[in-house]
Amino acid sequence: MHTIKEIAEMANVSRSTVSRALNNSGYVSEEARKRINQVIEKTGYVPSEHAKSLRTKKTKVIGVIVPTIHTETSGKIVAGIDHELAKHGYQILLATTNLNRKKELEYLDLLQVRQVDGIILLGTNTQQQLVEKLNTLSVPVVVIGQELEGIISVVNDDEGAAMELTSYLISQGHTRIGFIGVDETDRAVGYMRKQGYLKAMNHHRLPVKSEWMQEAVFDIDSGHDAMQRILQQPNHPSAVFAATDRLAVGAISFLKRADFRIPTDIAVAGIGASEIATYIDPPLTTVEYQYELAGEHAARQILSQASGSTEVHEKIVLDYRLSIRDSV
Amino acid sequence: MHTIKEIAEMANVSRSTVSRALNNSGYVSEEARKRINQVIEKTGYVPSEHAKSLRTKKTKVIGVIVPTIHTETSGKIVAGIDHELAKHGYQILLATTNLNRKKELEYLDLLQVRQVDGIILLGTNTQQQLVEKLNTLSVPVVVIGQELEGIISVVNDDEGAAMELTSYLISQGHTRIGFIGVDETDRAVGYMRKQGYLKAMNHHRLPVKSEWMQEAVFDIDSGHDAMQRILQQPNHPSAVFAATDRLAVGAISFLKRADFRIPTDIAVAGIGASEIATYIDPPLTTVEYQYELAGEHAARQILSQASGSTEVHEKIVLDYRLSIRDSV
DNA sequence: CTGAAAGCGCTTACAG
DNA sequence: CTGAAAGCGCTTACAG
Repeated sequence: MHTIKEIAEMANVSRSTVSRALNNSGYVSEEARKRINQVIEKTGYVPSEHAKSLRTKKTKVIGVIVPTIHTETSGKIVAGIDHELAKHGYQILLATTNLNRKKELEYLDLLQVRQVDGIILLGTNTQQQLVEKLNTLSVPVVVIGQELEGIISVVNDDEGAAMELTSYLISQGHTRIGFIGVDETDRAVGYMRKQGYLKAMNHHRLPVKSEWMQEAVFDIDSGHDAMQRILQQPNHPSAVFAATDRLAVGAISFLKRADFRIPTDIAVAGIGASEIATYIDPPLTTVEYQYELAGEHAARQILSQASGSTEVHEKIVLDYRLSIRDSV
Repeated sequence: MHTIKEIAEMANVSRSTVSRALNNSGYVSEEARKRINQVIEKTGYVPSEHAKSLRTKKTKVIGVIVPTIHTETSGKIVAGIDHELAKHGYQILLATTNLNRKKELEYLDLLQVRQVDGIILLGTNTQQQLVEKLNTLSVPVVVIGQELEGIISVVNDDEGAAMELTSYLISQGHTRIGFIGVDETDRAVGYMRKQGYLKAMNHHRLPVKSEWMQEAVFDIDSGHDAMQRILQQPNHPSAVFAATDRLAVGAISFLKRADFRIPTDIAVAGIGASEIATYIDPPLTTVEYQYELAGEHAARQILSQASGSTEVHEKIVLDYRLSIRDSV
């Protein structure tokens, strides 16, 4: 690894001149520039990012905090972020919380210490402590998936999507509709989607039975078990709306095991348009969210904040699209 | 953001002493330590990682280069890496090549410039230029998925897995077996898996017809199209081995669309044990690879190299397990 | 157009 | 046990 000092000596100029040539700032004579470029070419010199960061306070790195990295949703969002950042020469420093809220806070500190130029958080909750911390951060922050007070966010219209999907089930003649949801501290997925379901049911004056509503966690097995609990009730719904595709996949797998026909005996719908939902039998009726786009939007917001632009949206709400397949 | 100088002044000691207290290196009197800790507590001071890195040449960051981030395989591997690194306070700096080989080389430089303590590359090819570059790198490198000369690697036994799977198809009475593979410049997936297939066929003295072997790219649609091409032949195989699960999923989707029964009319098998393979109808017979473990191993190798340990394995070959389901 | 000098925020021999 | 000083590799006014 060469340093700017060595390059300067080899090119017979000062470090200042090399620096100016490197950054195209200030004047550098053609001759000097030529010699410098030759030396750089020959040595393969690249300036140290750390030294640069120390001086300029810029790192061209964006911290990204996700609950998990191996799920389809996170994967798509991170891909979207990366795609947009790469265009501008930025990179991602990754932090995975494994859904541990304490880690979420810790990583926020750690990323700040590493002087990232911005932080994108894939939000899983709206705990007060998080909101406060986020608001005190000195680097730009964008949250994806949750609306947090005072924080720039990119969100899905969870309530709208859930309402529309539930209304679709109703339009197909279902009146007894069950619900598999998640913990409401995840406001977007847990609370808003449930609200959408409840609103649609109320709007159509349909009964909502608490036995038909089960809470699960974010995995396929949990959807399986929730479906089982719903069917243990004496009379069961003719359709079930699961808050996520993975939950719906679990529900379907239980139904098939228990020899229910889908959708004849029980219809199932989810949200997320995961790949697995496309290939499961029967293909799942779901709502398509634009995760990659969410990541791109978030990256753009961070970038414009980092460059001091005022063109920042307080909140971006993404479009969704009902994807009707054979499970309903 | 406070600096060490400010902390030193507030605690009435020198920067040196603060630094020693921070790093538990050298002597610091109890009194001094107490005052320093109080100040740190009060101010929430955290030392700048950049300044530190500039001095120590350590960053506690590992660069990870992947072809894509949103696929299940990459996701699991990165999760495994992250899991192991997090234990030791390291973080991942992510670089996605989108299968662009030029970017692979560029990112290698970029990560080195960013002074990462090590680089993990999820290998997709064995081009000479890459091997050479890797060998000249001054930071520790581990490659996952491909065996490269002179480079520490964590690999699957691709040939063995393919042989075993093909032999299983044969044991089920199949003699006309087709193959859907990928470009052989991906030596592990393209070449080794094909070799395993060919060896098993030869070993059982079964004919291999070139019309039954199709090349695809890494996605579901491509598997779909390859299956279609295979069936355009006058007489077709009774089983098809696809080099990856996603290819197999595509093949199945074509077969279903064309009203073939699986496995009665045609059996299908893949490699990878992807989640989608579990839930597709019929569930796919496949080979289970341990992607998360691969990531963990790679991280451990990088960490021990970075800490100058000599306990480094030149090559780790992971175990696999045949996962027999209903598609054969 | 160019270079000397200061400074970014740390750590680490070294001298005391 | 402690502090002054040098140095890591850059950039950026400033003076010429």
